[in-house]
Amino acid sequence: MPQKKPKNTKLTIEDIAKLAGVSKATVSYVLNDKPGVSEELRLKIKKIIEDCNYVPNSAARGLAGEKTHFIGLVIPDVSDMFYANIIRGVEKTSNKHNYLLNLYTTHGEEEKERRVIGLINSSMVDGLIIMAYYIKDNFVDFLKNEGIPFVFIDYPTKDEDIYTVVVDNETGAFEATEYLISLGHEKIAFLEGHEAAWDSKARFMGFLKALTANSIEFNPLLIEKGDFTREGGYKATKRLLEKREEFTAIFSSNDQMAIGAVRALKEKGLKVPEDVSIVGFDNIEASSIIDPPLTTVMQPIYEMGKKATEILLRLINGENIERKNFLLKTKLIKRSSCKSLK
Amino acid sequence: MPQKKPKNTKLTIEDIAKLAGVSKATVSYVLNDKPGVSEELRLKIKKIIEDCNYVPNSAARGLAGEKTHFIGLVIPDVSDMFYANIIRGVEKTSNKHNYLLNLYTTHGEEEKERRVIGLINSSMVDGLIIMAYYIKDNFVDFLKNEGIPFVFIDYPTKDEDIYTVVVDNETGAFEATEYLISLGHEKIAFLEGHEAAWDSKARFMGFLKALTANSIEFNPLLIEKGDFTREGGYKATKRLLEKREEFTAIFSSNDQMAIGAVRALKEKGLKVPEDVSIVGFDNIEASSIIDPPLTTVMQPIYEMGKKATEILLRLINGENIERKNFLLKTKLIKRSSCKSLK
DNA sequence: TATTTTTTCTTAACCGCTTCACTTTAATTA
DNA sequence: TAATTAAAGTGAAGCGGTTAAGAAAAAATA
Repeated sequence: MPQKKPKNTKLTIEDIAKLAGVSKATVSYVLNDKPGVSEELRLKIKKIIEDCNYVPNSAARGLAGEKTHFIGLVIPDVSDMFYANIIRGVEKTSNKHNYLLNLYTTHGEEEKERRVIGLINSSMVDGLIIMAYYIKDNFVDFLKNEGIPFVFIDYPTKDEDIYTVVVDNETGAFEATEYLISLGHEKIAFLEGHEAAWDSKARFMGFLKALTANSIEFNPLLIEKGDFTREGGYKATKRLLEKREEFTAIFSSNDQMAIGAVRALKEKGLKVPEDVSIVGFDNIEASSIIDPPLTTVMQPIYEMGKKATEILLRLINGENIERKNFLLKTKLIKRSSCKSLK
Repeated sequence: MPQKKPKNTKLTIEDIAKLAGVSKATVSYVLNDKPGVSEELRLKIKKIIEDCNYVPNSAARGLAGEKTHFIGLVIPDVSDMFYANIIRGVEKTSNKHNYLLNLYTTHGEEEKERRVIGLINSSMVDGLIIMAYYIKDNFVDFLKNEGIPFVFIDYPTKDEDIYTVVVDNETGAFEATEYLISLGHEKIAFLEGHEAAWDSKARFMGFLKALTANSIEFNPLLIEKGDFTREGGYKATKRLLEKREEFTAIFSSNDQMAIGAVRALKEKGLKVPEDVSIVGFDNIEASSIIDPPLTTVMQPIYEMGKKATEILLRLINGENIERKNFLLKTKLIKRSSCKSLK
């Protein structure tokens, strides 16, 4: 037997109105907590809604111009733990506020971008949270014109006019470096991430500032280029070792590369942390599993999703938020990959 | 300056109709590839739609009864890699077919279940993919009555009337056990998962069948209860060791427990795989990172999402699918946690 | 008490699309 | 060529809400 066809058992606002002996409009006002209904009637209608388990049709709401109670989340991918945690933050927060999620992955493809526009055009979402690498100015302009609230995650822009939630990479790197210094390390190597990555640059800046703040001279020979991959970290570390420039610690601009670095060191017979201390960045799951467990900088990923959602929801509700740029703090996770020289 | 208010630059079917000099109805027929429009006109209208970059409003479509081109995915959580991969499978597949995703997480909460019903009632989705632990019969009944197509993932039911995609846990466990046997192991311990978990049971069945198929006697002393957690695997293994019942291999019903088991063995001075071989189940990321890398059974997680979506999409398009129950094959991933006794 | 104001509730238009029933046009048949 | 049938296109209702404007009832004012 095939699945049954629509039975149209669905409750509409009309039904509720009839049950309460009032007009659709009155029910609608109750539904949206708008004035113009006596407290007594309001309560009565609310009870009926509750009893019948009635849920207003979002499509109709969207059409009629009111809130759909859906927010759209645009994200490159879901299989990456990083994004998965963002989703979780967004999802939990929006759910708490009775909002549902429209997930939208771009996989970095240009084509997908245009479809996001379709999503907006579909009056299916009340607002947008966007996290993507390929964001172009004209896309931002489009959004602005569309009049739909939106907030970007991890999109460092100079545009003072848009809401963003960004991790404070620089301070995170600063603190991690200071930690190494506090352990007595002065000859610290730095593994750069992908060239184009702004977060890699921010981390490098933090690293530099910490050296300067502690009057340690910066040694350009101890910088190696990587690409954020495990393999990249491995190769970078091998090149580093071949230079025969002395160092007692490595600050890798992400965990994947740090893991690669550990392997490269082990291969050369060097022990972590006895011979070389290592600090990573990101606190990916693997960082706690490898041997030794990696000291690293945790990004407040979940909090980013949460914060972005909170901002968006306030925006949707017409609140005015003075601050547009939110910098979220990182946290240093101390494990056993660093040794004190003192 | 606050974000600009709606400019209503949005294109409607009306606009397209005017541009083409036809009625809305005609455009609608073109949009939905329905007959009643001459080929010439159809092409002309399609071109205009293309040129204008017009995207029909899903909310209106949903309301008017046609497809919304959204599918709903109901899932317990997103931060778990397992679910994240399901999402990815669903997302990629639905995207390919021009469908967008409505994500819906339940976190195992009863309350959330009711809201799923709201989602359906909102005519926002054309179909539902559901993965949840707490599925109740009345919920299934509700879905059936609602007339909306749906398919369950990993929900082993006797109900012949609903579409499901399930992993063949039993065969997976069977193959893994046969692998150990082929290596010469006969005294194989089994670490059970959570009591209530049907997949744990299926894996145990597969394990048993493999023993029987190879005329190896089943030793009840070598079974230990766990709960699918790392800690649980650790404790179970310690209990196992205390029995002083000889064994040369462990088949753990999931990777987390297997990782715990490795730790317990190491603590007792036993080496993996020299002294004890271990096979896990799930192929979580950590399984490839630990020392030694774990031989394990990979679940086709991504494929489950993909398969479920393909079925759902066909259902949405009114196709009739004879088969209702889809069993997906696992794959044995051989790494270095098993040693041959021969 | 009559009048004005305020509160409460209703009527009806509208959002953008689909679709049934109908009209017009073109193609067939007699 | 006239009558019949099929094809192509249109008009308008309706999906389930919101909301502006108006009507009715209650409260406040004169």
